[in-house]
Amino acid sequence: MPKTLKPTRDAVEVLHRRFYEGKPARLKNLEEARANEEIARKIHELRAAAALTQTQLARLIGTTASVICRLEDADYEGHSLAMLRRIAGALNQRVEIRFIPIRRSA
Amino acid sequence: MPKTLKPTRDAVEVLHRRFYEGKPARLKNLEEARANEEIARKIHELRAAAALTQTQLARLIGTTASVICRLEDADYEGHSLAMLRRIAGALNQRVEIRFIPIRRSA
DNA sequence: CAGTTTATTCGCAATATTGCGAAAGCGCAA
DNA sequence: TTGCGCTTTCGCAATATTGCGAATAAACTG
Repeated sequence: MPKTLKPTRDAVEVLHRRFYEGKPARLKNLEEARANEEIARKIHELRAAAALTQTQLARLIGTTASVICRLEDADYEGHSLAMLRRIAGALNQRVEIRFIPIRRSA
Repeated sequence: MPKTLKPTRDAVEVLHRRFYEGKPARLKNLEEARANEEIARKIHELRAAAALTQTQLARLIGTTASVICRLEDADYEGHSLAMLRRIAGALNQRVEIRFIPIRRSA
């Protein structure tokens, strides 16, 4: 195989292996854990700011208190956009999503 | 029933009916449609900026091209936080989520 | 202390999202 | 035209999230 033929695919796979194997994978897990924790905290803060109980917020979005409690659990990993929007909507907020570049340590 | 007993629950339900019935409900759908469209566009832009094909990006996050295509479809309504993070991670980005107050028209 | 409200945890059914291949459409260059 | 790469669409199985009640814990009130 000539070394200049279709380098893109190989490069992509090399990038893939670099990113998902080794340290970055572990860092990624930590980042996600922090992100989930932050979402849980934001939901709790939003609800507290609105002076609502879990049961009341649950009614607003058509679910039950146990669901709200789960969302506010820092260890919960199942946050969905749909649920965040329901909560935001009930509390007169909107969910903004942004992709922000990560600077890799040189 | 005395009119001052447990007003909170009723108030919450009134708020609920006001918000989810009538105009706001329709507005909410429009807002969601726009939001989904925006997410689809962002994913496409991010992938284009990285000069990757759908198949290449799919490999990066361990899925197939048809899945990426679905995510970039403006009419797709199933966007999940998990998937956004996978894409962001593969492209050296992080997903930021913010709740932003909506000012209701007076 | 008892009584009340709120919050948490668990299990399982219902719903939603993802995974994946196959087929077809599209654009472009030979 | 054909071939090739890229994209789009479809259907269904696999996985993930949600819904919900019940039981318990925790916090607060009288």
